[in-house]
Amino acid sequence: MKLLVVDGNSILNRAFYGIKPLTTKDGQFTNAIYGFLTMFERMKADLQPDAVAIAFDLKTKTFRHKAYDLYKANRKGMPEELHMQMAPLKELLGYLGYKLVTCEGYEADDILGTLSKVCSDTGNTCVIATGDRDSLQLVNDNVSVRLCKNLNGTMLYTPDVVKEEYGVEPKKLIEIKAIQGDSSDNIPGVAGIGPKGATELIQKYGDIDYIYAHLDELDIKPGMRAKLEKDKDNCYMSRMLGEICLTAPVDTDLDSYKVGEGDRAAAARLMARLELFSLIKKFGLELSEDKVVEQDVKRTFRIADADAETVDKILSENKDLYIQISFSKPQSPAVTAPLGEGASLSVPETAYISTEEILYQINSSEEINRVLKSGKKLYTDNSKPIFAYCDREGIEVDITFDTSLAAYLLSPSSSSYELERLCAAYSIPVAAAEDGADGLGFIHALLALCRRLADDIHDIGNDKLLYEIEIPLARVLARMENLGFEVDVDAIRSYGEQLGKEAEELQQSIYEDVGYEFNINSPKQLAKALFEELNLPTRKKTKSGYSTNAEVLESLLPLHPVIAKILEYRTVAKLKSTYCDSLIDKVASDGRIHSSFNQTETRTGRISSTEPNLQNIPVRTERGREFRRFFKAKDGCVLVDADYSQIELRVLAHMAGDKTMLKAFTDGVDIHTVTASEVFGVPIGMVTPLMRSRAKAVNFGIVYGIGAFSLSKDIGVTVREAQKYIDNYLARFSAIDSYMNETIAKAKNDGFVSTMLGRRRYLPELSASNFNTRSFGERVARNAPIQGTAADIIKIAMVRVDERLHKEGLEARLILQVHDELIVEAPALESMQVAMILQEEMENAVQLTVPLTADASMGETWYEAKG
DNA sequence: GGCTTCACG
DNA sequence: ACGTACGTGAAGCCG
Repeated sequence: MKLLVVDGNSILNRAFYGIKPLTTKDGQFTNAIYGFLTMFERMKADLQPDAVAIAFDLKTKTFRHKAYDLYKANRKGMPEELHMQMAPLKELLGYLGYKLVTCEGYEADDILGTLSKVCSDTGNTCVIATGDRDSLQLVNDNVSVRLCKNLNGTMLYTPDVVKEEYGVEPKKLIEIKAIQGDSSDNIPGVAGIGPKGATELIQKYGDIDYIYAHLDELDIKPGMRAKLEKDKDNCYMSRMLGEICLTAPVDTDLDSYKVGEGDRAAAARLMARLELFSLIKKFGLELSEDKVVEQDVKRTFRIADADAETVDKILSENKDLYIQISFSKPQSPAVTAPLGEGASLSVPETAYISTEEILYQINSSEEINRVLKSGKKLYTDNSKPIFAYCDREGIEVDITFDTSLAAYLLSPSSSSYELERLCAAYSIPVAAAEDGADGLGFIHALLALCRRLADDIHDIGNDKLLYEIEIPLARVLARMENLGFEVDVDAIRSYGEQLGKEAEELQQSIYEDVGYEFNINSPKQLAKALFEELNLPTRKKTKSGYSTNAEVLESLLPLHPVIAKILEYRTVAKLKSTYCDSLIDKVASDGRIHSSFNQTETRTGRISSTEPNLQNIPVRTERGREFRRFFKAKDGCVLVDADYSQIELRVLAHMAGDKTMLKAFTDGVDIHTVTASEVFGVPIGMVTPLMRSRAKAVNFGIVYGIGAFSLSKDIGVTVREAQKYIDNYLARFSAIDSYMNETIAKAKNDGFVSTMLGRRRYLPELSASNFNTRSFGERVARNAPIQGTAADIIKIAMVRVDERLHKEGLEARLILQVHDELIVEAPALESMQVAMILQEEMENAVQLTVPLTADASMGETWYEAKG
């Protein structure tokens, strides 16, 4: 029989330090768990053991170990990020059927030793998996050690391998260590004798007993003899400390270590909660299906095809409907093939309606439409595609609950809000279909999931956010996606050609300057050209070489004429590839770009835009800004664009209640000028443009969680100077200072921060032992409530603007949001009314102690419409 | 698929 | 003493 004995703590350590930080979106660290299981699975597949024992240290130690503790007192304790992974890993290993071995008063090493001894005494084979060379002393003909260096590298130690590497038999390693010591374990050994000397002594004389018994007679140099004499006590103690115990009181019945059944469903659920989805596959596990956890819930449900008659019956009952609809491929117009040319927009293929007992399946689109039109309250897992479809079909639908939006509010840092994963994460029992059909259990669980999420949402005070903001907003976003933004493709194309020519010329000129041709787009090749060929000084390092980013290049500007060309080339190439070529690809046959607006992506509550991202169309440079000329209103329409003025600083003034800041906004004075006046101690009239621009950077810094270093870099002053600005700022705006401190203190206590409307962001980083991680948590604690509140506010405005446009019978429609900016496409005749509506709804979305101001302007194109 | 760079608020 | 601002998405390179 072959027994695999794993040194749990040691492998976990290797995994933790060998793999870069990996966390769930909530901030639960998982890299050590991931690494452990990956290494373990690989080893198991390799060795095919008959039984497995996984040994862990316990915290408590006996007297012998107290002495030991004394000597490893300066070893750093386990960091919190690692410690928090212990419990879930152990739980997981239990679910996978493995036996964990711990032993009061003994370390994992001793367990390895004992079990390996049992194996060799009984003629069985033992393989020890560890990251620690200490165990090599245990190697014999029956016992080998698989030493793990990192995720991929292991090395097998048999007696021959040990002998070859150390020059002695495995057992003698204890003697060598007694003399040599081990600084990492704080085993003193004999001072002044290192590995080479120790090995020689043991090779010659066998063990320290012999050496000390015959110290005077042996042929040892006087210096070494003196050292040995002096540290005799240490040497014997070191041997005691270094010798692994072989008699720990653990279960020695090898059969008891055979891998058990475990609870594979629980393992899969826990892995899902840890977002280690790749491991679920690696271990051959499956999520959901037939994984009933509680005894008293129904284990099975019936699946029924619903015909027209059944649908009648369903609709006639006075019940809410729990519904999931799968749509044909294109879920939004963004990525569809040409509109109206055969390939059409997505249509519902199958709808599932779940009750306590039965999961009805509807395949006819007429019947699905009837359900959607019924006006019944619908509970669903993803409302946006339903809203989008109904918007296109002119169906008025009432969606009451959306599990993805609820789960997002409950935990905005998660990576996925798919129904299947939510059921796993919230431990919703997933029953099996009576007829054995696969894959529908989690749809049937929708009902239970909705109830659970609704309760949780209520408990954290997020009812208003969910029912009055996020769910209504999903409909608004769906409409925006359907509508899209008209663009002038030909104009983009010809601008692209022009940029292409410019890039070409710059490229040739750069080749001439450098002296050879290379790929300028490759940072690696560019670094070689600049720092090796042209011998320009390097400034900053990245993980994979020297940085060539814009900041670095700008600093090199005076040193070589090619630098300006490279910067120019970068700009031109970026504009062409990101904003010409890819944008053209995304134009649908209606001549419009239909971006996707994601509502569950950001950790702060903002929405994001993809395929293409319309929230980062250039504006800061003139050449980039030109792109906005290609975004235009359709014939007979104009674009009405409104943006908030300083929304984040106003939110901050309101939340912190800072008198100086509140007054500035109430008086309508320029905030950066006021800040400059306070920070630099000059009257408003004496503020220079330079002072104002520095003050502006300070204001940004405050919102982001300021640091003097970054501020100094940003505005080009010394760190000392920057620190002075910050100090002045916090002294002059003292309410901001105390607000920030209170926010962090509260966050450390609660584990989360909240926006004005109660949107949460959890911050496990705040309890990290790593300074950088913790500092990051603190900066986020300062920023998230501000950025998030601003996001809440514009979301409210969007829902209300959309509502009013419809209610007032206007044709005008919202087509884009860019965080503090809304764009409406409106018939020219409606433009004034729309501008009024935008301004009103944006300014009155919430009531703050400062006025919220929004400025609207209009034009044919986005370029002209943006004030 | 990770890294670097750069576009936006 | 640490490393150096918040939130995104996309393109291109490279192992």
